[in-house]
Order: sequence, then C-alpha cells, then structure tokens
Amino acid sequence: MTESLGVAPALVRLSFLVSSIYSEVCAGYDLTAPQAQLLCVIRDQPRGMTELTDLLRLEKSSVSGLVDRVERRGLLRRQMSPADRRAVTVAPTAAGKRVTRGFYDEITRRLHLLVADLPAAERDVFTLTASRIVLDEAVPPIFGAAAA
Amino acid sequence: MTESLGVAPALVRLSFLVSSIYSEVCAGYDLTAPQAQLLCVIRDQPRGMTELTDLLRLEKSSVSGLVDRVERRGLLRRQMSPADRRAVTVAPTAAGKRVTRGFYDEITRRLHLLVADLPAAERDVFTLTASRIVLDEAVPPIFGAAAA
DNA sequence: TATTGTTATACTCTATAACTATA
DNA sequence: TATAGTTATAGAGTATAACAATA
Repeated sequence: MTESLGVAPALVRLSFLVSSIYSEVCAGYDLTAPQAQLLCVIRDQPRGMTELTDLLRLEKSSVSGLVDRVERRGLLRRQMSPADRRAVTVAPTAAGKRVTRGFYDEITRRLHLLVADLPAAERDVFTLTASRIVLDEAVPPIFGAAAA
Repeated sequence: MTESLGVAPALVRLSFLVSSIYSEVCAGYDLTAPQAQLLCVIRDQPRGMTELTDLLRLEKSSVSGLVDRVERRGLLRRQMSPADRRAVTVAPTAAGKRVTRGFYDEITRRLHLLVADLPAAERDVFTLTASRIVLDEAVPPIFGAAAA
C-alpha cells in the first residue's frame, strides 16, 4: 500500500521524472530536449515557423534559432513556400527521420517501463485520466499523433 | 467519453502541460523554473551544495551558478558550516520564504484546477497512481514534503 | 497596414575542465 | 588522496526589440 502525495506534488514530481527520462534519451541521440521536441512535431507533416511557434509555445525568434541549429546538424531543412514568398516550411531530412524514429521508439519504450509494474487495469485508468486532462487542456500534440 | 492516448503521448504531454503551468507561475514571481525549484527544495530545511546537486540532478558548477543568481536577488544566503570549513549551507532569506510560499501556494492552486472537473474518485485514483510511480522511481522531493 | 520570418542583443542555464581549500 | 565548492569557458535556449520582405 502506498501513501498518496497531494495532487500538486504528484504532478510536479511526475513531470520532473518524465522530463528526466526525456532528456536522458535525447542525450543518447546527441539532441537537446527542445531539438527532439521540434523533430517530433514535424514528424508527421511539415510545419511553418508560425505554426511551430504555437505548437512549441516559443517566440518566433526562439524557433528561428532552434531550427537553425537542427538544420545545421542536417536533420531538417527549410523549404520556401511557392504560394507565399514570405513563408517557410520546415521538414525533416532522411537522416532526421531516422533519428526521430529511433528517439520516438525509445521514449515510448522507456515510458512503458515506467508503468510496467502496475496492474493492467490501474495502468489503463491512469492513462485514460491523463489523456482526458491533456485533451481538455488543449495541449499541443508535441508527441504522438495529432488527432484521435 | 474520451479516446485514450497511448501511455507515452499521455505522459509526455502531461509533463509538457505541468511544466508550462510551472513556468507561467514562475514568471509571475520573476523567477525562472530552476530558481523556483531551488527555492522549493530549501523550503523545509537548509541544504548543502552537494545535496542540492543530487536533489536537482545538476552538476555542482551548475548549482553554484544557480545559487549565485538567486542569492544576488536576495532570496537565499550561503552559510559557512562550522563543522567542515569547506562546506556551505544554503537557506532562504525572509524575502525568499515569502516568495516561496506565494509561489508554492499558487502552483498548488493551479494544479488542483487542472483536475477540478474530474469526478472525485477518478481524481483520487489518478493521484495515487502518480504517487506510486514517483515514489517507486525515487524521484527527489523537489515539491512537497520530503517524506510521508 | 498586417503578416512572416530573421537578426541583434542580453541573460539564464548547463556541462566540462581546471582550480582552491579543507579533510 | 578524497571531498566541497568555485571559476573559466563555451554552447544551447529564450525573450525583447528592431528589422526586411511580402501580402
């Protein structure tokens, strides 16, 4: 039997734990957490800079710099939009896709391990409640498919 | 009825959400997230630099710099240890205690709001499972009381 | 005028490596 | 020698403000 923490300590510590695992896996791919997040966001479809601003919740100048650094590593490229000559689209390169897939799969594996010891029913209920919270709060799809 | 995400997307997005709220509240107190975390960790008792290294999972030089910046704002002070003349103890000032209390209470309030719309039973089960995970994984007590 | 994006600047955060002082 | 902590350095991340180009 476990003593329950309060809601706030439980959430803050869980967030700290997940972030730690995320960063640990990032390091294995020579990525920083923001870089990995960017790659995950453009995984399914190319995105414009303004769109990335919303998804990552960063200022546009921050996105510019972040895209610069990942581009310099050859993991993504900027594409000019034919329709709007101001606009830029960001898409992963072949190397970027490989890295993203490896990273994504390993994160998934590591997080499954985190709940592996729980009874299946408890695990499912927990995941469902967490899903409810993030869907209710309109958290951007920074990991996993955009829609259900 | 909500469609459930997978375990990994649910956890990653929940962590992103909690971090966003954490940072938002930090901004209201003119703190960065690492600074607030430091203040929360020394809230209940003074800590040595090496101890902070373990609690915050940072290198000692990172802790030095972080303590420098919070000290410069007058929110904590370094105290010499009488027993070991190499050792330093970090404790909040009166101003630091006030800021920490305000920050802590607001984070708590904001996170309670996050689960306020859930049925009480679901909320309790969710909190218990989250507690189990973080206690099993020996997450450092970066928020809330150290022990149960 | 509004929008898209970049650049300049400044500060925080973090790690690695080298260092000082004490145990 | 080992431990506690700081300093030097370098790079990533971020925001604000000013800017250029296009719509």
